[in-house]
This record gives sequence, structure tokens and C-alpha cells, in this order.
Amino acid sequence: MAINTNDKRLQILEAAQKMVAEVGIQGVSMQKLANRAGVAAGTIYRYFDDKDHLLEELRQFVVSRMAKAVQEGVDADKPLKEQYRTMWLNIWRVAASNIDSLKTRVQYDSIPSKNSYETREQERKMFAQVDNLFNEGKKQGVFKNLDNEILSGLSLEASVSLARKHALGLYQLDDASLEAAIEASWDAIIKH
Amino acid sequence: MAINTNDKRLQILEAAQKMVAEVGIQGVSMQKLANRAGVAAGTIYRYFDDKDHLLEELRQFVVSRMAKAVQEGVDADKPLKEQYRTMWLNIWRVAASNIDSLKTRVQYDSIPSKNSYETREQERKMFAQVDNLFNEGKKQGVFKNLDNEILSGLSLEASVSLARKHALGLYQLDDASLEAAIEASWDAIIKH
Amino acid sequence: MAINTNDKRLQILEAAQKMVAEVGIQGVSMQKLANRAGVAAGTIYRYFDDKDHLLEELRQFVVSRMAKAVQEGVDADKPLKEQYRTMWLNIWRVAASNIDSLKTRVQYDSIPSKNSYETREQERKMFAQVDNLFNEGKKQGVFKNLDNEILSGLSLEASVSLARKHALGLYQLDDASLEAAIEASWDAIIKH
Amino acid sequence: MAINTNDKRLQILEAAQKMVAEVGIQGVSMQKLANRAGVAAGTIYRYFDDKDHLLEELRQFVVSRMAKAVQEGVDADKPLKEQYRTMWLNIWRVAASNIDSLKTRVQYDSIPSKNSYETREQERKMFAQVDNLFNEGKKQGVFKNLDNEILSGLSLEASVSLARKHALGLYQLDDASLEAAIEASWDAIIKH
DNA sequence: TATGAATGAGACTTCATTCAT
DNA sequence: TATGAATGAAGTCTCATTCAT
Repeated sequence: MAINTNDKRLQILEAAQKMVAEVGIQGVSMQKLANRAGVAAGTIYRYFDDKDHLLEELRQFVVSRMAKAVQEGVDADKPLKEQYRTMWLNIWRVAASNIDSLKTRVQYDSIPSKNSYETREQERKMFAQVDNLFNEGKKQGVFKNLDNEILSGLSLEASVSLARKHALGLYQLDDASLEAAIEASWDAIIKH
Repeated sequence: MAINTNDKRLQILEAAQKMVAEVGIQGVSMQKLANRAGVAAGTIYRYFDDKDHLLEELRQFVVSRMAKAVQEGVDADKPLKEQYRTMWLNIWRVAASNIDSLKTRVQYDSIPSKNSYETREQERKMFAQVDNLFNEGKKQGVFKNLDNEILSGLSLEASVSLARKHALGLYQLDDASLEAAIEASWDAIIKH
Repeated sequence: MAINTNDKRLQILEAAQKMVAEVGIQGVSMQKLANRAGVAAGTIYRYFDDKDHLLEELRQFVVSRMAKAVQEGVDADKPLKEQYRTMWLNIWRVAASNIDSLKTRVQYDSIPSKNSYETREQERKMFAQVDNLFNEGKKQGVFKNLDNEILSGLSLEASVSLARKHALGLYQLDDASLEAAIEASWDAIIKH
Repeated sequence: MAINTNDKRLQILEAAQKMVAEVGIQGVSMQKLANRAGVAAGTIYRYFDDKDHLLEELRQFVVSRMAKAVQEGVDADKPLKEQYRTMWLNIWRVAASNIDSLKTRVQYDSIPSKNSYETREQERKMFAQVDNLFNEGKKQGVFKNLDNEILSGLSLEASVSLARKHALGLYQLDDASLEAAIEASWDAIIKH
């Protein structure tokens, strides 16, 4: 039963994610979501207080998935550069293989998030390996001595930025350019 | 008289920009916008076909303002580094002085833009000085030989990314960090 | 329970018919109809896709009722003339007893009916006894050898036409005139 | 000047008639009518008190044209039967040559006409030749001794009824059937 | 007299949420 | 726990009418 309960939550969240990807957040109505999830409209309210809470949870749900995807296959024992490259390409892959996911990213940014401290902290923990990478790099004297937030903004965010342009069809990157971009963004965070 | 017509359009667009900044795109209803702009609901429809067209025009309106702000005070005769720094700080300033503007940026990305080629091209021209900077840098052999889109994603987008975090109160940057961030992002695009 | 569903549909259609009779089709707004039917505005949309579909169904609903009223008490075993007289008076009665019904008739003609073949065929079947009457009359050599559509236009439509004038108060018919009119219209379709 | 004034009235009425024929009464808005008539929206209100009055006048305008068309070429010196046939065919012709006119007829019936006595009387006078025909027929002992309203309902209305079905594409009449229908409706009003 | 920008009421429709079953 | 019919507020848009020019 406990599992069933979670199943239904999951069922709803999965359906919600798909809908957001397809029609945007504005296109998600509780009625349609219910249909898509295969439950009655009223049922959603047994698992989520209201639409705002549902979207808030959905946001975390998606961020969590993103975090896993970004850090997948990252081995802390491998050289920093290799870890970095893996993350960079993971981000890119998420965009390339599934356009919706990135289109999605922007969508979730527009959720009127409460951005409570708790929420932020929770999301930070999801990207622990990213933090580890930056911490280790600074410890070894390879990276510039800047806060992780800044290092991230200088490097990995570039991947997000380029991937979005790519996903929206505004700009095409070939493999060589991709490698060059990884190198260049690496230049931003290492000492020279 | 001809100016009056433009005045009312402007009046509506200004009000719309403010509303988007305050309550997000989803929070903008035609009725509320009318109240905010000090016109009757029906009046909006004399100047814009429907809500979609209004948002599309608003998007261009805002992008245009952004472009002006970003390139303000940039002198093509000054050293590249100085031009770059000016732009970087302009972006930052827009965020720092007016939190809404940046929160806004994400909002506009979620507008179901037609992203027609024309629209894209129009927006490109607005950032002509940015393009000039990158072109000149490559010509002088100072910058890496990458497309402007990539160079921009590696450098100025970092400003946007950091400014957003700053604006959302997720992270605070002091002046020293700011200068360091500028230097670091510069490292991403120059040859080493 | 299944009946409840039909009840609400019926409730709405009944209210709609009354409103059309009272204020004309143009006077029917979804909000007012909801009030009249004793349901919430949104409820109507659970039973009808939109206003157009509602009116289309209302049309069929009313035509069906008309057909029943016109053919009520018509006995195929009775002489043709008697059957004819019964129908003629039925039409008249509908008009006399309930002014709205006829005023209504014109209203429904102005519904942007799709007049699809299906719709037409469906309505034809509702007037089966009228067709039977004309067919039998021609078979017996009593009626002129004309299509039923024409025979109907020459005879029963006269009842409709006169009843409308009567209902609108444009002209008054006494019983003697009524009988004379029946005889006269009978003259139009029989052989001489 | 006086003529110019009438010109503009006429201009508006003409445009209104066309619009009604094309999009139905419900489709006529004052703004669109103004465009169609080539005047400003406000101008209409110099010639008509409001929309209701405009429609009322339009109704008379159209009825007047109809009357002229129906009685065109009718010569009081010719035999009754010939006069009758001419009118019958005139009605038919209006329908056949200009579908809009008849579709129009129903439209005007749905105008919330005040049907004031004056209005009725005015419209009666427009059809003077029809009255003359019936009066003469009764005087000569050829027609049944029924009120003209009834005679009209028994005979000419059949033309209207059949023409409408024809115009709406619900039923097709060939020339032979047409002649037969004229004969049959003649049978309805003559003594046997 | 003519214009047409502006108004704001009201039309149709959707949607988050509730509640009897 | 789950359902889904019902609600009614709120959204987008149209339109008859007015009024300063």
C-alpha cells in the first residue's frame, strides 16, 4: 500500500513532466494532467495540496533527475579534467538527446518558486559531485580560488547556455566546436 | 497626433514589462494590464491583435532595451579588454540596479516565440557591438577562433548567469569577486 | 445515475428552448442559460462542447418534439382526408396553444446548421407518417403525382404559414376560416 | 446636400443588406458595417438612433425591395392566371438567382421587430398588386371567398417555402415540377 | 457633419478546487 | 482511498456606443 501510494505520486509527476515538456507549464491544467496520469482530478489533491505545491514538487523532481543525469558516470578517482569533460558532455547530451528536457529547464525557472533556503540547500546536495570537483580543483591549486557558484557560472553554465541555443535550433554545433568549447570553458576556471 | 498613437502603445508595453517583472508572464492578464496601463481593456486590442502578439512585441521591446543597456558606453576605439569589461559590468548593473530586468529575461524565454528567422536576425542586429568585439578580437589573434555564439556563451553569458543568482538572492558577490569573474571569463575566450 | 446525466442535459435543453422562445436565439447567452437551467455556467460545457454544438443539438431536440406533436393521434387506418386534417390541426394547435413554439421555428432556421446529410436524413425520419400519407395518397391516385417535398410545401406549409401570422397577432382566424383553409389546401394536392 | 444625406443612409443600408446575406444578422457589427459602408463608426449614429433602429429600417428596406421584385412585370390587364404565374415565378427567381436574398428572408424574420401596426400597414401597401389580384379573383367568382391573408398563405407562400428548400440545397426542382407546383397552388385558391 | 479612438459591459470558455458518493 | 460532476471566478476578446477633435 505504501508503495502504491508512492506509485500514484510518481505516476502524476511523470505525467506532469511530460506535459510540461510538450505544452509548457501554462498548458498544464489539473484536469488534463489527471487524464494524462490516468487518475481522477480529485485524486491529485490527495497527493498534493494544490497546484502550486504540485509544481514545486515537480520542480524538485526534475532537478533531481537532471542532477543524476549530469553526474552520471563521473568517477572521483579520475583526473579532474576528465570528470569535468564528462559532466559537460552529460549536460550537452541531455539537451541533444531530449530536446524537451532543456526546453523544460526554462519552464521550471518560471515556476514561482519560493526558493526557500531549504529548497536551495536540498538542490545543492543533489549536485554534490560538482561541488567536490571544484573543491578538489582548488585544493590542488589547479582552479582559480573562486566560490563554487562562480566557477560553475563560468564553466558548466556555458554548456547549458550553448545547449539551449542548440536545442532551440538557433545555432548548430559540430563535434569539433564542442570539444573546443569544453577546452575554452576549462580555461575560464584554471589558473594560467 | 501621430506621436499620441505611439504613446499609448508605449504606455501599454511599459506597463506590461513592469507586470512581467513583478508577477511573471503567467500573472499578466489583459484586464490587469489594462488597469496598470491606465486604459480600458478593449483599448489594448486597438494596438495589438491579441495577447500572443502583444507578448511577442513585448519580447522585442525588452530585448531592444537590454541591447541598449548592455552596449551603453562601449567605445570601439578603446582596447578590447576595456570594451569587454564595460559590457560585462553593464549586464551586471542591469541586474543589480533592477532586479526585475533579469528575472524578466527568463520569463521572456518562455514566451511561445515564433523564433522566426526574421525575429532572430532582428535581435542579432541589436547586439552589433558585441559581434564587432568578437570579430575584432579574432582578427587581432587575441580571441580563440570560435563562432561568436560560442564566444558569447563562454563569456558574457557567465555574467548573466551570475547576475541571475545574485538577483535572486541565491548568492552574493562582492566587488573583488566580480573583478575576478570578469578576468576568469576573459580567460575563456582568449588564446593562451 | 445514468438517468441523472440525461436529466441534466434535458434540463439545459428545456431551459434553452424556453429562452429561445422568449428572447430569440440572439438573446441566449451561456451565462443566462445557466441561470435559467439552474446550473453553473461551467456545467453546460460538461454536456456540450460549445455554444454551436449546444444550438445544433437544441435544434434537433425541438424538431423532434415538433414531429411528435404534428403526428400525434394520426391513425394510418383512418381515411387520408382525416389523417390530413389531424396533422393540419396539430400544427395549428401547436401554434395556438403555445405561441412560442412557432416563433421558435423561424429562430432555429437561423441556426448556422451544418445541414449535413445525416442531419437532414434524421429529420426526415421523424416525419415518417407525413411521408406515408403522401405516398399512400399517390398510390391510391388521389394525390397529384408530385414529390413529397412539393406536396408538403403546397399543403401543410400553409398551416405553418397561417399559424405564424396568427401567432404573431398579425391576423386572426376563426374556426370556419380554419376549416375552409384546410379544405383549400387539400385542393392543392388532390387531383381534380 | 439633402441628397447626399440620403446617399449615406443608402450606402449604409446597402452595405448592411450585403453583410446580412453573407454572414447573417449575428455577424453584423457596427464597426464592420462602418468599414463595409466606407464610413466611420460614429457616422452611422447620425443616421440611425442605434443598432435596433438600424435593423428595423433595414428590414423595411429589404421588404420593400422584395415587394418590387415580386410584383415586377405584373400587368393588371392580363388574365388573373398569368398575373399569378408571374408573381410565383418572380418569387422563385429571386431565390434562384440570388440565394442570399432568401437566406436573408429568414434572417429578417428573426429581427426583434416591433411589428407595430404602422409597420404592418406599410408593408401591406407594398404588396398592393397582390391584394388586387386576390380581390379581383374573388369579385370574378374565380377564387374562394377567403381573406387575402389566407389566400396568400395557401398559394404564394408555397413558392417561398419551396424556394427556400431549393436555395438551401435541401431539394432540387426541375422546370416541369415548377410548373406543376404553380398549377397545384392555383388549385388551392380557385373554386372547383 | 464626420471621424475613429476609447470605453467598459458582457460574451464565450477554461480551470482549480470541492464534495457527495 | 478514489472518483468525477459541479462550481463559479477569472481569462480573453468583441462590440455598441460616446465624444473630443
